[in-house]
Amino acid sequence: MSKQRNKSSSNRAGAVPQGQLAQIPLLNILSGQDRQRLLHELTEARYGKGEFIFREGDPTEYFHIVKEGTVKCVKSNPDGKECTLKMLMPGDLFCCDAAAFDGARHPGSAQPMGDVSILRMSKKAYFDMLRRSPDAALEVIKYLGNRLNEAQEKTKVLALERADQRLAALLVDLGTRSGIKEDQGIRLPMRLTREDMANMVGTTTETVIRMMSRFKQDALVTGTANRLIIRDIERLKKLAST
Amino acid sequence: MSKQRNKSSSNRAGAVPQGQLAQIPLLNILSGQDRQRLLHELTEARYGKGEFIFREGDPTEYFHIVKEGTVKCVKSNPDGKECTLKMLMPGDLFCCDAAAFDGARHPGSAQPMGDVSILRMSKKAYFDMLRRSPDAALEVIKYLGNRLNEAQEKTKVLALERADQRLAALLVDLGTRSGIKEDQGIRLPMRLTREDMANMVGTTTETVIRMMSRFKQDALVTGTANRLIIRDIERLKKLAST
DNA sequence: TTCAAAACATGACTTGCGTCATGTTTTATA
DNA sequence: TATAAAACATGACGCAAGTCATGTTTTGAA
Repeated sequence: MSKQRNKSSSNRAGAVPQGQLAQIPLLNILSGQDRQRLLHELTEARYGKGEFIFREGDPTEYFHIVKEGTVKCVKSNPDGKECTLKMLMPGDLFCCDAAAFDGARHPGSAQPMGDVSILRMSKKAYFDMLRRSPDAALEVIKYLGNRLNEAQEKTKVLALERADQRLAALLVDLGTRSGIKEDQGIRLPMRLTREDMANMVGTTTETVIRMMSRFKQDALVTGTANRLIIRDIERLKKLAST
Repeated sequence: MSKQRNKSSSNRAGAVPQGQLAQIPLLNILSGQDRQRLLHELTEARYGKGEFIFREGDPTEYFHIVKEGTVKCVKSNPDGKECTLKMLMPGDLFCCDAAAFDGARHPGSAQPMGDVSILRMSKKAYFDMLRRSPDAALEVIKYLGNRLNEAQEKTKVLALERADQRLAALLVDLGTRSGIKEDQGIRLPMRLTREDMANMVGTTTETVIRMMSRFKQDALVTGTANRLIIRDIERLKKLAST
């Protein structure tokens, strides 16, 4: 529940420079003319800390792909408490879902964690692509299926595990998905405060602070938001699934 | 965590009788030859209480559609506690997701709530359909998108709301999605014990019993598993979103 | 380098809900 | 319709985690 500036001025959309799109599965599926057409429809937009890519309730205009950086998907309840549903990494798709169909609105917000670069295309171009290319449609189905499984796994953990186990599971997940190996352990590449973590595991900031203190004592982790290091991922795994 | 029999003998698969498939969107999308081919690939299977349609960890062989009855999707954690992720109703698809891709296994179990009828087709036939028909693929994308949104809404509620609010939200959801209007209120069409509800809202049976007792005192609901009636859905809605 | 704002930390107290125990009512099936 | 098994109910108690309060450290921008 931190205050959010909204300087939406700094982001600029423009044509996508060719090349260096190698790590995005959906784009590699297509070839020849289909690929060219797709690239032609994509534009790039950049966002910085404190901005919103879109807000809960906004009309859905684009289909998005994360190119660089990390984006968090957030929902909040009537009394302003927030819950972070997912950290999107490069290659991740968003708004490929039903919100993009009919005249629906975004069911949640998307906020960058630091500087990010987003590729996007109009809904119309997106649907055209899906209609024209079964490969692209299958890729999206596969992607959505994985997201659904992830979401359900998260539901299970939230429903059945204690807060310390959920926090351990989060650290393991982030560590394995995006951690950078260093000599002291695995470093998380994005800034991540205790409050961020609390929103991700469905608990309060104070509780996360206490638990991280304990984890630090037990030599499982070290550091704070700007430099968070996982020192013993194996023991965290055990803690998560006990 | 109730004991489960496993008399898998009673279910029989066979050709699907034509007609009376009107209420299944995916089937109505197709026409002519595509539709005929699809119907030819579908078989029907029936299951009863206490059976499993499939279990967590089983290999994925089929794509499924609920034809009649209600199916629950369940996951459990290492110490045997269960969590119900979703109640599937007629027209719902399952295993359209990534589990069906590559050699993955089912991430959760599917159990009938009473007698159900399931349509299913082989993974191969399913993929063939998606490749051949962009309409079918788009329908599946739309369906998966909706499921993902639902799952994330559920995550939010689980993370941010109290147990009584989550229970109220469940009753509202089931009531509006599948309730039958009667003179005393809205009746839920499936047998639903306090334990079932507890597994759906991430709490214990005792807690649900207590809360349902309170709800009954407050004239919000009445009845037990076999005949559960929502008497004041508006006040339940208010309670859920406060 | 300064200095205000975030972020982190820790204690005290409260509470929602889990756990365990025991009893009653309802439901299925022989 | 008998009767065992589910399902429902209620109380007592404990604890994980929320809340509030106060203080320290770190961070980032001027």
